[in-house]
Amino acid sequence: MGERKIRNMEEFAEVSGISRPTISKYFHDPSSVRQSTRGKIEAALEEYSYRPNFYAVNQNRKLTKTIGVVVPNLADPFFAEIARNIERRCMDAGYAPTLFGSHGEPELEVEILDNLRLLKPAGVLIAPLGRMTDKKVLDAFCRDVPTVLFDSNLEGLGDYFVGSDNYSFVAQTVTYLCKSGQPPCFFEMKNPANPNANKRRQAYIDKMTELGHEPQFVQIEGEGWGFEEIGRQGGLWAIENQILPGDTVLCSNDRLAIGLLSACYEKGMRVGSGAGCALRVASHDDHPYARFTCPSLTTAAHDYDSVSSQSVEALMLAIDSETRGAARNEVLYPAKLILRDSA
Amino acid sequence: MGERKIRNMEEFAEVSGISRPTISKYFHDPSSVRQSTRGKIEAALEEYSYRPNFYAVNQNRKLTKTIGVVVPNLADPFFAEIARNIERRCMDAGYAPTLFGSHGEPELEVEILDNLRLLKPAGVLIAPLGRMTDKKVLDAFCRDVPTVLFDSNLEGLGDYFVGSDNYSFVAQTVTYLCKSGQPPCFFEMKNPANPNANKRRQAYIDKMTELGHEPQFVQIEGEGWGFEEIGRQGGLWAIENQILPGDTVLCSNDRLAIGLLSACYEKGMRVGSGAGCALRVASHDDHPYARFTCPSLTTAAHDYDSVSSQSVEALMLAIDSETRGAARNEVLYPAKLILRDSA
DNA sequence: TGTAAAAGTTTACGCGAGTAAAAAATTTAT
DNA sequence: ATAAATTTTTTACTCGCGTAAACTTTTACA
Repeated sequence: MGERKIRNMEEFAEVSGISRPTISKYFHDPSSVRQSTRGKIEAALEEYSYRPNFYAVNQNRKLTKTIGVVVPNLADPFFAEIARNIERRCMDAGYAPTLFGSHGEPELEVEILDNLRLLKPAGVLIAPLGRMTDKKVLDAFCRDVPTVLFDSNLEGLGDYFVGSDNYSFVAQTVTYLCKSGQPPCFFEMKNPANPNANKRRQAYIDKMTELGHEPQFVQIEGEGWGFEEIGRQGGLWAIENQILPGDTVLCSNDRLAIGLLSACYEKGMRVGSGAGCALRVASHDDHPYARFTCPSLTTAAHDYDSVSSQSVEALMLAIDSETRGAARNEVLYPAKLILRDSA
Repeated sequence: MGERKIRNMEEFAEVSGISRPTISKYFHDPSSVRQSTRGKIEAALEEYSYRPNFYAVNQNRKLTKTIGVVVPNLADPFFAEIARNIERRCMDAGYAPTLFGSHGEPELEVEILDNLRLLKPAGVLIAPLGRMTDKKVLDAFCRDVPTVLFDSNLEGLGDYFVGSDNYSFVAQTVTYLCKSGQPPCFFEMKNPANPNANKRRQAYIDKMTELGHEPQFVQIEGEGWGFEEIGRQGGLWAIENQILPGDTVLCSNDRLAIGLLSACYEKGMRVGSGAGCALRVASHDDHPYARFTCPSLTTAAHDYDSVSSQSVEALMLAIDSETRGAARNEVLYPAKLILRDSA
């Protein structure tokens, strides 16, 4: 059995005794052919193990079952994690996800979109680079292809935005920190590439004001995506120059916090809320490594599950909808405060 | 200018005033057409911005410029980092890399190889899952496509293996630890999925014996790719039950060490080589986060640059070679000991 | 200026499929 | 059993491009 190697649908049609158009129909939707026919095809399928050429199919079908997934940085475990989650959900929904990472480079992001067009995807899920994103290109893309933005909200682009409610993130951490000790200063990059960072800054100001405290910032230098190193250098600088205004620091995101914690350790500053601790540190994102920092990091967690499932569901709606572009929907998920040892 | 939208090579041939076969030739190799012709094409190119359909090209060309890159786990910063490095080098060599991650799942790895065949890649760089890899499938693939294995060495598979010399890794860390203090015990998973782990264990035994010490193991439970959590649980267990034989621990890899360090911190065990430290910890890989652990991790670093550049170069050789399959070459790079604060 | 070599054009077919229309076969209903 | 409805087969065209063969034009060199 299975002697002959099947090279294309034509050959498979021969060995299964069914005509090629019917085979084609079967692969499009197995239930669209008669039971007896389906039986024959599936019998032959077991014997010869043929699969239609994915790329040839895409070339001709008007609507494919491909879904593009684009994230700004695959080396960031946060995105790797959420991308994997989304991939799985797409597969469960009967689609074939293809993953791309733009490595923090705007030109690459544009090229990915170009290539994605060729795949004629049913839809695309993209977490844009943010400030660096070529908005004109992305906008043009979104007009042509059903697109859901996640993580980074670029105003007006895409059919949906699904992400986390930055206000909820910051409100929870700030409230907790203020209740349990000194109000926090805000530790962040001077020129963040990600729009979430700006929203978190504003949320911090609002919440602090609301609680009757004066917002205070520690803004550190640094460009690019090496947030841990930036946080570490900024932390060393802040400690050496005694910039930190109080004993409590709220980092804009966990990767900066990871760097800050390593700086604290190196400088012999004990972090935590217990006796003998010099500093409390909290942050946002619940990065996969946040539980392994020393001390483990108190942070506001994304609702990974909801964001990924809702992103995919929103994309399905965008795909099915005929009236694309009518209105743009935003779905925001609140954070869940994760209390660990750092604050 | 650029009013009309170019849909295919036919249309671009019209607007540029050159025949389609010549256009095709141009995109295959711009220097293969006459200067004056090239000028016309490139003039039209600026005005209309056309690019051949990547997938349609692959369907027809016998030898494409595509290179497949497959890693076991994109969520692991180590692989994300090396994959990015390799991608860049491929692009510099004039190829178009496509990245896949098998998420630690053997079935997915097989599917990736299937899909990769359809792309008719000039060659493939793969870091296999290891023990879980379907070797028959991979072997069959390697026969059909020039393939370089990296990171995990599966004996006999592929045209080349480029990786790190596990013996060098372990020899350096063991030697250093023995010279500077107590000989280390070896902290590892009981059933590692990665072949490097087994080689490191053997190298540990050999080196310890050579130095006149008795090898001692701390083997922890755990399955899958969540090494940090496995290391953490194993660490807690070892500390609580006082399993650790001495004051020095050598971890099989950095991700386990990250978990172990977090366990030590939680248990109040001070790690480092200075006074007042209860434990020394060292490891292997120089994971991107190793410098941010508390304390920063002493480890044996891969020669990332050499491994990635040599992998790509080896692939170029395999692609150019007509006598594939004749002999299999292995290239191993020694480690570089990185002394930090943990030991 | 003549002529051979080099480059470009035409024509035609192939890749691995989707899909539409008409004809033929099978199933179901009466 | 016959008509009607459903499926399948045949045939033919499409997608976006590679490529080979035969032919025509341009370039290069004597």
